[in-house]
Amino acid sequence: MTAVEESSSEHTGRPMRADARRNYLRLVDAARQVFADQGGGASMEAIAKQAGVGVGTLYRHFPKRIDVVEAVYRDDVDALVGRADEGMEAADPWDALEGWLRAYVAYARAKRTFLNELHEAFEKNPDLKPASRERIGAACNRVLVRAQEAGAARDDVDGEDLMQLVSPMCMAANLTEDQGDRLLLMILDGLRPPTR
Amino acid sequence: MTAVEESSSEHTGRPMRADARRNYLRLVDAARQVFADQGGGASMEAIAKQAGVGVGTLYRHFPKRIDVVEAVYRDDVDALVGRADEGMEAADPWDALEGWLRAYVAYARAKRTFLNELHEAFEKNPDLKPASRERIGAACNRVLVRAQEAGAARDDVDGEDLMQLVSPMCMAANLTEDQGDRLLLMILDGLRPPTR
DNA sequence: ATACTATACGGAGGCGCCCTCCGTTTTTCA
DNA sequence: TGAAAAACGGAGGGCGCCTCCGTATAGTAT
Repeated sequence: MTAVEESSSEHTGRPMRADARRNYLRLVDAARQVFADQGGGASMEAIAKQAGVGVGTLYRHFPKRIDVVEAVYRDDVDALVGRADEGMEAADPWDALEGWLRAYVAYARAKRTFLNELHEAFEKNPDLKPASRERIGAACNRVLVRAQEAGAARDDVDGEDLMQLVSPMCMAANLTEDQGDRLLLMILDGLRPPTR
Repeated sequence: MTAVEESSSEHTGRPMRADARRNYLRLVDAARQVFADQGGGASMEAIAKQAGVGVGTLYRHFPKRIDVVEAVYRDDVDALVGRADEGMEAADPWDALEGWLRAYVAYARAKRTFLNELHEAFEKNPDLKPASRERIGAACNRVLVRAQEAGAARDDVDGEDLMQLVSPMCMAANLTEDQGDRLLLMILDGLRPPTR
């Protein structure tokens, strides 16, 4: 259940008007794009412009700058968790696992472009970080267990282990894009069942 | 050798003029004070005012806001390391150790008031953090070894161990002042040589 | 002691950014 | 279809970073 899917106003419980809902979605996408292009310091004006709305509209949906950051982050986490669930219906469990881990690396890379701002959001809302970590860990576990049950992945690691390995790798300050990709390939090879 | 003690202009190598030197020191102290009072988001104007100088003077010494943050941090680290060296001449090795650890806790508390800004400084200047950690670790070790040689401290831990214990404790987001003090007392008791 | 120069000071003001306010527009519903 | 409710847009207030340049002062040569 994501923030928008509720589609209800803060206090009334009434559904959002269609234009408001459309603009909300546009704004979150615009913000993600602008943060990726210009970094976490991008201006509110730039985000509104990218979304094709006025700043007033932006501030109607997100009263403070930090609220935009939080919304983008929540949406990223939702997408990542959602991707795991899609993967559960995919034909090949191993491909699903590989695909999800690639998605995780992309997610982590995007996060790094506005890490400072995110840090503030975590400070303001202490539950946000652990709750997200928990959801992501569980998603990872679902995909991994399915691959393990199909005999496609070694079964002496669990989702927590895997996140413990991949997450810090992605966060390292000096990780290049190529390096991340190569390390992921190595991790994937290590994840296959040992041939003996 | 601290930044000011060189007392020389960036390129000329000539010594700083007396008023410039005086204002530099005032500005660093003022910035530390203002960050402590108002948090890391304090304005440049507030810092200049606290130092009793114009903003122009502030910017002459520190071209960018981040340079002020870095200067305060460097000064804090210098003071902390300097305190260790003073402790080496103190009468009682245990008191020196205890005093230094208290100074470390105070240093860490001060750091937390402008952690976000400091994080940026570390990003901009990747050597700063490891170099400082190294200096502080070495200082800790000097004080600790002296206490150990005097038989005042248990000798199955080293300076690195101690920092590894105290540093994360201080950084924890929800540490209260009292809690920090109580935990330090406990650590100090644990540091005494085991009675057997 | 004095005059001269290099250096430093101060603060008004430019610019950009966050956010508010309110007149205008759009959606919703009877 | 018409009126009320909801949302939109963007000008502008206020603040914060930083620049610029006229003024003041420390250092130096005579």
